[in-house]
Amino acid sequence: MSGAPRGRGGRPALITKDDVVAAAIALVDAEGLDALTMRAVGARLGVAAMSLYRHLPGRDAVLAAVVNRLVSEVAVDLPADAGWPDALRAFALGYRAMLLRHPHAVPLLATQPVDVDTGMALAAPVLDRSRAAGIGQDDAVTALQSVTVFVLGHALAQVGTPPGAEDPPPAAPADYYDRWFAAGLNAMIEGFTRTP
Amino acid sequence: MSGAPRGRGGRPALITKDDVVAAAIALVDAEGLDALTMRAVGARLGVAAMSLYRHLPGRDAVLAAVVNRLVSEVAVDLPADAGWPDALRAFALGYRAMLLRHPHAVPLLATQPVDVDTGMALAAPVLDRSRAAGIGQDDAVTALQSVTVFVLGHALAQVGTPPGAEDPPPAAPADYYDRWFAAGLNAMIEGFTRTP
DNA sequence: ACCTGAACACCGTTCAAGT
DNA sequence: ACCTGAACACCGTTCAAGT
Repeated sequence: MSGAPRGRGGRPALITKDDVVAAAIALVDAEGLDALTMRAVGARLGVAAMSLYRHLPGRDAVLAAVVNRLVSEVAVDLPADAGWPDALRAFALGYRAMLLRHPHAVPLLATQPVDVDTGMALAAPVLDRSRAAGIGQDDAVTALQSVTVFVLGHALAQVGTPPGAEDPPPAAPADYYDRWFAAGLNAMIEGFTRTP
Repeated sequence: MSGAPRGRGGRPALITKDDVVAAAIALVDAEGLDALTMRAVGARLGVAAMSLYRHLPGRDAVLAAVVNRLVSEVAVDLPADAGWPDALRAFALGYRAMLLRHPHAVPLLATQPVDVDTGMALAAPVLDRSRAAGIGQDDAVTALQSVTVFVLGHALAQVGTPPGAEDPPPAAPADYYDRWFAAGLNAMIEGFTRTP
């Protein structure tokens, strides 16, 4: 929130919590999850590793902050006239776009819980569309969470195999994952929104 | 495969690769993923950590072997008269049962690739049912993979929040995750198998 | 062949000390 | 208040040496 030192008097701060989170994300994007060490984050900020502990209680807190920062970066393109199925789809696309922008962070996002507030802020506009469509709130939440875990699981599969392998199956087309994603998402949305 | 020492002559082996994998799984189940260190696995087998390197090239190889061992443990209850939707469902239930039997290993299974052979052995009987139903093989694989990533993503969400938190929402019923899982799986299977 | 202790280059984190 | 170097208790892994 505040970029400037907060305490009255005392030595002015060289870094803020936001600086630490930003450096951590840059490090993960550039060099992968294993490169995210306290020493490396400190070095990137021109500061000793121990200084970070003045702003965050430890490495776990850095990971949690990274996850919440990335989730709040998700942009859901929700046209005013979007119905409930369209809202689910827009949410899935926005979430997936963020994940593919930060491939090395996907295992982290799959593993670390998201703050309730951050999750709510993201879900609320989507759930609004379900209310307009007369869907029960519990059913809407179930559908949205199901779509979320599908998106996460799919992204894990896509970014999973490290680049150092000869794994890309001989004839896998470039849009293999895009087509698979579209098929799975369509099936799930149809299943949730079609009235039987 | 072989439980006895293989080389001719030389000192008889105290442990085998299978012993290492079994000890690693027992350790993860009992104490969590962080407890899976080379030193701890060695200790559990009454052997120095360095001995493990005679049987597996390193820690990464242990993790890969754990994943493949757990996946081959999946039991799919596939009645002879099961149709394609039933086969998808049986696969999902069997996979999920394995994941919930090893909650601490779920992040590993979500993150490490599965050997092609292990995956094929598990998928083949299920895909046979799609052929009998006249489904194109590509579509069948897409559906099966989509179900798989949903199952994995859902399990991650279920086992994700560590036990040390006050996170369980006040009124979450005991079967919250079971109901959510059933709803998501039903939607996906319906979407994939209903002829439009 | 297989196992081992000592050693190396890392971690996260604590602590007492500096400004 | 904030930052720091030294130190501690861990890691995975290499190596030379034992049997």
